Amino acid sequence: MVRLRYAPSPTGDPHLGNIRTAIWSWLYAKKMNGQFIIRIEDTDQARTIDGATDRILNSLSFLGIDWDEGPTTSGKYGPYIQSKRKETYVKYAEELVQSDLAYYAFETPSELAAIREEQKKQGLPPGYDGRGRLINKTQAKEFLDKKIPYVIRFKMPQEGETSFTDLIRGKITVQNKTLDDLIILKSDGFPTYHFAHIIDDHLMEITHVTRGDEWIPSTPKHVAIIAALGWELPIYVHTPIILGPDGGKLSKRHGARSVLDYKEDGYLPQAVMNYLAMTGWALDDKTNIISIDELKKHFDLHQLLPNPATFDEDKLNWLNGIYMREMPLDELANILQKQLTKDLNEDISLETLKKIVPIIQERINKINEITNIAGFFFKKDFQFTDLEILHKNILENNVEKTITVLLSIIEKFEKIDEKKLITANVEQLLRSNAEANNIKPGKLFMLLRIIVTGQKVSPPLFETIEIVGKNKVIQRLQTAIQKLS
RNA sequence: GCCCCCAUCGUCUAGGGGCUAGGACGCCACCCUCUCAAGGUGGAAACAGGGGUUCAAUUCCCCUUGGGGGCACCA
Repeated sequence: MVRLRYAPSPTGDPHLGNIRTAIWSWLYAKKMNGQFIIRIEDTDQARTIDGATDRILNSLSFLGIDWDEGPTTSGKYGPYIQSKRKETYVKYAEELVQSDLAYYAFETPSELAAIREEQKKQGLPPGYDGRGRLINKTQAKEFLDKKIPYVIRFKMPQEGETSFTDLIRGKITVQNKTLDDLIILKSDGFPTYHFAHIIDDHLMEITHVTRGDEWIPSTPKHVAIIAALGWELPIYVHTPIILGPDGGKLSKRHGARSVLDYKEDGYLPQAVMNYLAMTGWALDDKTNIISIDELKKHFDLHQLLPNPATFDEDKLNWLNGIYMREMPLDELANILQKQLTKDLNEDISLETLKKIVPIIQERINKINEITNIAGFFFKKDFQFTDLEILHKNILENNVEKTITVLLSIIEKFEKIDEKKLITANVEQLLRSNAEANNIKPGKLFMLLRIIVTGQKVSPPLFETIEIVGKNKVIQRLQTAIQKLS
């Protein structure tokens, strides 16, 4: 059975590239009827942020990703938080020292910095020069007894080459002489990422190591350590990064960045999942829209593309709009009600909203656009925020005539029964009014649109008038006349 | 500096030794139309360059160029 894991560090919110790897891993586990595990990699206590784990888990939940084992779940391979597994790493590190595959080293960070400085000056690649290998066991024991801080370094092979297979790139080979003796246990007793993930992935029986492709250069070191431990290599899947529109790293500069930001910005989880799953992977030559169920059926790690992709917000927006339009009216109404309540701080009638949804569904791409599109339906203290557009759109540039026409419309509206003020009647009434006054219907509609909605862009006018209702419409017409006088 | 990875329309991609190089987003035009959308129809738009291999290369190999990443007691 395949077992894949998502192993984030609790140092911040997951961003798109990072979560895409999680999505792919999860989808593949689902497809293969395998298991998906969450492991928190918090071996750097200094960088660990309070609450980050919760936010990571929330990001996953938002997308509908579940897990078989993880920090909030029990499982026979736990604990799933690395800081709770310290002794395990120490044990394996000490064993490697015992078998002479690793050694204690006593350089201080500043000494190491000096070594690198010197190498840089000489145009050499920076890296540990292996001087700790020269310290014999007795000396080492002496230092240890004196409580001199130490790290444990792994003895990298110095000759030959190391190869491994990356699932989406094939065989990758490096010369061992480019590998230096890396630290596996830090002086604070915590393991480094390089060591901890190897131990955990083995103990947790992870079959596919999925991670960002920035790890490719250090994978040969991991391979060497795994060989020293006598363990089997996992299948490596190094996923490319997602670039910002400027070709650089995706960052705050490019708008929302973390998954939670996208949630906040009104994106639907299906859309984010669809977009992310299909950037770097394609089902065939024509599929652009795909459900989560279909993804679970068809997604395959073997088809991943090796090249980095550029984030395309337009396409995400388009996809989100597709899903917004596909959503059942009631479901959409519920979601929009929450957004409006939050934005307007008013009681939003679900009944009214259900009438509005059909006429705005094709006009909305993101949940949080609803307030701009339809907020005017609910604002109690309706004002013309922009008097200028009212003045600019009066009929035939003639205030008096405009007022006369508006008064005649008020008169007609007043005579009509509220129940009869429905779309078809409103349209008929307004069209004949325009004809009677010899004005272009379009001009009249635009003026009324501004008066009723306060906006130049709005949902269809007649439906809008019906939903806003007789009294409010008349009120707004009167306000407009006042403002024009 | 050394090492590694990547390269099809602006973007996401399909394809792969012989194709009019396909789809989608975005863009443009037209249709629909009370604004804006949505929808429909059509259009412009790509195999980075140079060498090989081959009857044939965009596809395979090499180099160049360009882009990205790594070389921490961070992950």
